[in-house]
Amino acid sequence: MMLSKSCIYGVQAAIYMASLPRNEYVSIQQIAAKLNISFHFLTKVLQNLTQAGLLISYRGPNGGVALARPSSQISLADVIDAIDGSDIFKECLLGLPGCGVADPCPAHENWTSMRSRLHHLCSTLTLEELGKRANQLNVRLANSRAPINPAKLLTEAR
Amino acid sequence: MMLSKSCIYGVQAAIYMASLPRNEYVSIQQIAAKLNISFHFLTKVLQNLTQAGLLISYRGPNGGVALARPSSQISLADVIDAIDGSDIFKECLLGLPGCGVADPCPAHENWTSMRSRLHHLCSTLTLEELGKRANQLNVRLANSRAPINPAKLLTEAR
DNA sequence: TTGTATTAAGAGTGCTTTATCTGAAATTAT
DNA sequence: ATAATTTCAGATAAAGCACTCTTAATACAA
Ligand code: SF4
Ligand code: SF4
Repeated sequence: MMLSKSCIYGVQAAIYMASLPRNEYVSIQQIAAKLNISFHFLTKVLQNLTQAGLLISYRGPNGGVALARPSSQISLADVIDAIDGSDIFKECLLGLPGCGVADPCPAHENWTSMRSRLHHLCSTLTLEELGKRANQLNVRLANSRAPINPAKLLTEAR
Repeated sequence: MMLSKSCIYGVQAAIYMASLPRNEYVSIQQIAAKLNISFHFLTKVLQNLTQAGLLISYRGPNGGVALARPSSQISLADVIDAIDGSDIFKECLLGLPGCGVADPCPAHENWTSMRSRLHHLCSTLTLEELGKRANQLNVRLANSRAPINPAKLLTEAR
């Protein structure tokens, strides 16, 4: 898998928060329930994001986490970076240490061009945009199936 | 890491074999020594490749493994597929199961275009080409530094 | 002040991957 | 035959990752 499980959960949670109408504190418990993720595990993942300054947190009743900046100013790459690190964008296809132009391996050219494209994509994809799309119909965010749509259920039942 | 360690070793070994002047049996021990990989582990990895029909093997003295087809007819994707499976080319960025157009998640469009580009790259990159490039100077293949070049050593010693 | 809700921090468990090791089977050379 | 060389197959050990659980710290509300 490209991204670690932790990272995937973090991205999902970030998108979920960005998809909400207003940016206010949401309890991790609620996010975990919505996304079908273990609460304890998600807690640990989101701690990374708050420590990276992407989220702000507030303890106590009515507390939770919220985006530290407007969703238009947080990129997908920011979130990935905070959890998995930026290795994906720097790393070699063949996983060799010390990749560089000075000492390349055979696939270097092809891979670096690919890699920079990926980096550009993730850097320009903002949570705002992802959140918007998540709000559209038929768009899935969590691991489990989306909440059942009764109408769809009827047509598919047969 | 994008590819598993096993897969990286397999790719390295495949490129090494393709870089040889003629396609004849090479002992795994020799490959492992060249690439600085544990012999026993590489053995297990290459077994996958022979079982997938990419290599042919021969036991006994002067035996070893060799490319089953001309290097121009084996793609990087073939090797990856045989060891890690084709998940990388099918898998979602967010690692959700059952990815498809019918039930996409927010990053779908961006990611699938990226992914197909990757697939195309790996499918068209042949071992022949990789082997050729590996034969050029200053091109690294193994994990460790390349075999020491005495001349270079002198200039760098100081 | 007391109780409750919430994140923070970190220890602990189980599973998957990575790596090592041992013995067996096949093939050649002497 | 016998010995040497090599892949094949499977058991075992070590390491890393994903996940769980427990306890503490913080803030609000009654
Ligand atoms: S091909 Fe390029 S990115 Fe890959 S290991 Fe070689 S130098 Fe690094
Ligand atoms: S974005 Fe596309 S590839 Fe990724 S999980 Fe969603 S449907 Fe699958």
